[in-house]
Amino acid sequence: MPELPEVETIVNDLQLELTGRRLVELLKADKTITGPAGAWRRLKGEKILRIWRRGKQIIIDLSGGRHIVIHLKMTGQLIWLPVNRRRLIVGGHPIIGVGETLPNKFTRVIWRLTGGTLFFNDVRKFGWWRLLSTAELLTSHNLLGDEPLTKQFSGSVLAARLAKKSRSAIKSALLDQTKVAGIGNIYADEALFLSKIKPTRLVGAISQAEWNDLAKNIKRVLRLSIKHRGTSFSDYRDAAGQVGNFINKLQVYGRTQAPCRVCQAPVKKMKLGGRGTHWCEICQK
DNA sequence: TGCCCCCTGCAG
DNA sequence: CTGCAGGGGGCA
Repeated sequence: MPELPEVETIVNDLQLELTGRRLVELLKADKTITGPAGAWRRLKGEKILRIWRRGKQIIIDLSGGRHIVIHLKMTGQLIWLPVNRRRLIVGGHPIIGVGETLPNKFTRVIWRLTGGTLFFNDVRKFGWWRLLSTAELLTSHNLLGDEPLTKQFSGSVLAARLAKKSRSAIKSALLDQTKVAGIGNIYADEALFLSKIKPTRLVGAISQAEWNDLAKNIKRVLRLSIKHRGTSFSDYRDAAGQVGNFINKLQVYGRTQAPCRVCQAPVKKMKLGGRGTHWCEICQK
């Protein structure tokens, strides 16, 4: 589900909506919440200082000094419902389901805050919430790779990061969160298409010019998707429950057999490292 | 590095 | 009914 652009969209919205609010009561929690439930309940009264992102993880900084870390995995949704709004309808458009209210049968965690309620829905239950100290947060984040939207991220940085994976397929290497954090199955396929590189190409067979191009296209596709509020293939919704609009802009992902937007040849699909992989065999070499 | 698995729903 | 799904941990 959510990759960097989708997580970024949620985080940007929540940063505006939730900063300064206080945790009032943990109304529902299941195994999604790791560690002792008592520790979570005792967070009541703490203030939300900031909401940000590292890779695909969402971090909520609390006034007590600890951090709620959330991973949406494949089907997680983090939705904020202000107290004055009861249904997920914005601008007349129903979102998750037609005129649906929250909680629904997939709601795993509910936090009542000042001014509204934060819901975590997750069909497949892969997502998790962790409560970490600052030291623990730093340790876990040190295991993650570079942030692709930083100024420092470049072709040479990318090449250096992936140097030890010279015998891996480039697509699989891009999905390794310990090298670059935030790229998932959609944007790996999209960035490789834009760079005219076949997903199965070995890392060791990529030229410096191609690394530069690839780094540039990774940034380009992630930024463009953020601008369109992410890709809603099935479950992804933003913090207001709305779909993202980038799906129409996808070049290859989910377009199996559809004409390549550049050369009209049918988009191909294969399995690579267990993941569905889309590419154009004419454009990508 | 590559499979299996976590879990549920839905398309074919 | 089988296979597949924006992720990624654990195991050989």
